[in-house]
Amino acid sequence: MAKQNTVFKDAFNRCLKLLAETSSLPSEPELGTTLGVSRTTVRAILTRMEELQLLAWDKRAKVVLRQPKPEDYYPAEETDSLSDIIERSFMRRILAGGAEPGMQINELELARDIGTGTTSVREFLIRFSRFGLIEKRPNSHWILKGFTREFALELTEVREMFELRSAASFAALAPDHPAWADLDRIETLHHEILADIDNRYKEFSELDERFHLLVHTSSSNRFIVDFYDIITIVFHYHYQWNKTNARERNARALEEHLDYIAALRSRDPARIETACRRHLKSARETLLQSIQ
Amino acid sequence: MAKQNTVFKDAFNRCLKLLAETSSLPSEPELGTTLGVSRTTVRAILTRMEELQLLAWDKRAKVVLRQPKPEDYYPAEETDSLSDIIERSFMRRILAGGAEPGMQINELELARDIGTGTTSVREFLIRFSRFGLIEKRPNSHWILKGFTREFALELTEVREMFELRSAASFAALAPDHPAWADLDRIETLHHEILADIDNRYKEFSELDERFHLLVHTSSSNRFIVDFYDIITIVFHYHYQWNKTNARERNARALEEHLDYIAALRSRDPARIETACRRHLKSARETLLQSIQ
DNA sequence: AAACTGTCTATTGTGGATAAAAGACAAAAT
DNA sequence: ATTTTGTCTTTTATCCACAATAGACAGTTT
Repeated sequence: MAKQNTVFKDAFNRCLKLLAETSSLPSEPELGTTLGVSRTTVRAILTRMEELQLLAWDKRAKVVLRQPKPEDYYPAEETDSLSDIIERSFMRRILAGGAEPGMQINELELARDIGTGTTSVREFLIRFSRFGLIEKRPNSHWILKGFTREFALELTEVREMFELRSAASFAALAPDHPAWADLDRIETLHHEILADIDNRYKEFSELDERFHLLVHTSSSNRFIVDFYDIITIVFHYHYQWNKTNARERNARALEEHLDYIAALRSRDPARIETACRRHLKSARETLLQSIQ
Repeated sequence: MAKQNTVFKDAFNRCLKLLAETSSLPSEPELGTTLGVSRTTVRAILTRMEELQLLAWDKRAKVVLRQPKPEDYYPAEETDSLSDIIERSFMRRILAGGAEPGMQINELELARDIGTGTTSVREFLIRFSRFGLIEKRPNSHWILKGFTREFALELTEVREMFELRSAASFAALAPDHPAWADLDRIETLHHEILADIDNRYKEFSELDERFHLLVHTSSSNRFIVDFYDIITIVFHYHYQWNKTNARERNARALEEHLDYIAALRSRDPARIETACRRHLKSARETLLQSIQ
């Protein structure tokens, strides 16, 4: 098959949710904007909804006939984009299956394993190579450099440089800059999670990403912001396989964040630097502990 | 055609030069190591040399029959790898052809223009995207973000952070570290070029890259070293299209380098920082001047 | 007049095919 | 006992084909 229609399936599922809330759907261009897809895909969705007797569709009239049932949705496995599937599969392989540094990575084998074509695997590897975990030998295989202690140290060294600089520039943002409002919302969430930490500590990972990305974004430097992708992916998979003391670690990090946020609000450079350094230091330690 | 045999042609040309200097060629594995290709390619080269009556080849005996003539070589255009061709072609397009920021980049059109398949163009764009000059809209085109003033400022901001840090760590290298010997050689070249600046100022660009890469490498941080690729490509193409006052600019930069090198030797952090900052500042100004 | 729909075209994403290049292994030579 | 060669298999680099998706334009509706 040439291309999976995952964009269609995912948008269809999201459109079902919209449909559940109204008696008629808006115009095709409007739906396209809402769902983030082209009109071609919108029309495919409407056609499918008609087939399923969910909708009576005639030109502008899009009347909802019945509520969607669970079986109307496409299964979640079919809505993942191929690159996500390859990423997950690859990460599992290199993290789970004893990823010896120096190991060779074989495009063909990986493709067979995942059940996909080589082109997609190749493109994934090229994209992934910017994370510094693999390296290409031209006309030959890729080398896994491994998720080693050195990797973590190099990563955190740059992270710390970038985040200190970003935090400093955050303090210089105009008082009416929208980032301050974002910061408020993020702070509120911190308090909410801390208040019910036993049940909600798992929400930390996502909040952590959101907070640090906000800080990095204030640097207005694409290289700094882009670098945060590496942090994100590393921590994302790191949280998935290192769950020891997650509750305690997350509670502590939340407290550190609150201190860091207060420092940002104070706009006092010295205080910001202290709070930022303290938090980054403990983040680094957490990461390092999970490695050896 | 599935794959151009540029590896073979390029290695063949290089092997002709080796052949010109001896009466017999070494073993296949040894040749492979020297030329940086596999035995398969070495054997293809030897076969071709036999056809051209350059060599009498029987197992271990590889007797040179005659000196290579100019027409024995493959033309230079045929030895460039496809990715180099695409890179040059792309850079010419976006630098020469009024590269408006926000312009769309079309894979198919680019491929037709260069006379190649879409896959190779796509892979090039993915690799190139890490330089922050283009950005992908999934399921749609690429956007050219343009070689703008902002780009240059963001690039130099990170460069300065990285280079200051690398320079500081350079001073901490053990006295017997090979980098010091490299530094000696680089310094000597500086003096040689300065002594004959009117004729040799064009050699600066390459020497500049070599010097800064050496400094960056001492950081032992893959992210810092990899980032230098961006600097390299930007300055490489920048030097090609901005040649005003090249002699003066290069002479000044060479002097600054010498000062910077002396500072590194002194191992005095304050002096290093001063020299490094001064040079980076003038490099930034040169780059910015070429933009608007 | 502005927004929407019908229809058509162009481009992207992905699998498959194939030549080039790498590389494995046993037999042969030093 | 290495190193080299002969032979064969595997993998990479690249083109091509085709479905999915985006997008353009004219005609239609409000």
